[in-house]
Amino acid sequence: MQSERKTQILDTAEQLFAERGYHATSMRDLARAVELQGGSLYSHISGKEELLWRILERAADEFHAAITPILVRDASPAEKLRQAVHAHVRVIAGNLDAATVYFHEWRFLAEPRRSTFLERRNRYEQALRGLVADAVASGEFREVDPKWATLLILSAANWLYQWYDPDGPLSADEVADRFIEMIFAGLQSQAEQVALAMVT
Amino acid sequence: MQSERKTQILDTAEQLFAERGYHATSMRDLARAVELQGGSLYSHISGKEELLWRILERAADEFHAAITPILVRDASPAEKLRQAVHAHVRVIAGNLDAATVYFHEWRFLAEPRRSTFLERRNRYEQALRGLVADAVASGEFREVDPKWATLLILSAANWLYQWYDPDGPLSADEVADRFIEMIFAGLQSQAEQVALAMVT
DNA sequence: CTATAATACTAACGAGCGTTAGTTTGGAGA
DNA sequence: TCTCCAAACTAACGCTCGTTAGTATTATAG
Repeated sequence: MQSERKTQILDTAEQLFAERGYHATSMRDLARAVELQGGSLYSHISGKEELLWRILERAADEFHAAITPILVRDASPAEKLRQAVHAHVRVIAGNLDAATVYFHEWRFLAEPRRSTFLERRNRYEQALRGLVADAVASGEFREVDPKWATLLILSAANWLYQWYDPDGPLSADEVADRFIEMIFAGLQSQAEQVALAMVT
Repeated sequence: MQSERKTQILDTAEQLFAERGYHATSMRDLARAVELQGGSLYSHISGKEELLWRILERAADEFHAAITPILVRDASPAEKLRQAVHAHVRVIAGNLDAATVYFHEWRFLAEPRRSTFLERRNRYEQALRGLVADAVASGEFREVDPKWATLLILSAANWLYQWYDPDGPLSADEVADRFIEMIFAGLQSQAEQVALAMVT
């Protein structure tokens, strides 16, 4: 179980790291934001890097939890991919600060945590690539290299954290829909496009 | 005219800022890398932020110079867009360190430089959006919102700096080709796709 | 050769950094 | 009521930060 104070510190650190970056945020900045004296933070955490690590773990957990149930779902590969990308985008848009740290600040982890993080990130991306490969194999997608197609999808999706405004007119779901629509149009096979066109 | 030493300092700073980040790079780190004493840097520059600013200006110049001649070229909107995106990707892949700083570290500029930078960046993106809008108007692209389509294109392209390896098997041009092919497939109108299919 | 100016060096400044040791506080359980 | 322990405080540690002042070195032009 995690104390309330510790959660508050973690949340605040996440916000500050996202806003100013890890190295530009001092422990005293953080302490001020949670109304503590600098030294008091160390009653709750072991050091600055633990904060970064925990934030990254939390974020990785979110991504993992979002797509795992989809992977085993009973649906066509392309449909599962669509749902997974949707979930991925929703995690980013719903946890902008966490996503910013996840994409920006992980490189300030010292070894061995840095490697651990990267391996986990890689496994996650492999899962998505598997779905893309399946969609190609099933004929729903045209003959693209799954590696490249996955990179394209993730590139477009991950950039979200740079511009998405939660207070803007579009919800995370709507943003996800638009992106998926545009990307998938380029990846779907001709036959699939005709089939979809007939439904509409 | 710029002295050789100053160029060397700028190049090295670019590399270090890209590698470790602006705040995690000290002036003494930089001095060591160019084999000077810390204080000696100040014979050439006014301060740390000037380095960041000059690096960003240089990068912005590269992007600008790459697409400007294309904008006034005599070709169809979609073709001009294709060339512009190609050029954009080539700038990123050919100046990975500069691109990394350009996308990552600009936020550490103090005002008013920060605003100046963002305005310039915005103007650049508007130019690309204009091409997208033209491509829609000409019927080459299907009826997508230029704002979103441009965001998609830039998202996919800009993510390059996170993963592209200049020593890998693919040249910048090849990478650009693959991405453009996948993205444009999703944006082109049905008629355009048929026309292209007939050529092949 | 000499004057000049650019370049680099040394040493230090005040400030802030992450972290720690030791102490005080305050509330919960015996 | 007393004990105990977590939580917060104060003060300081050693270090690094960006930057500057003052001085020495070097190359160049007259």
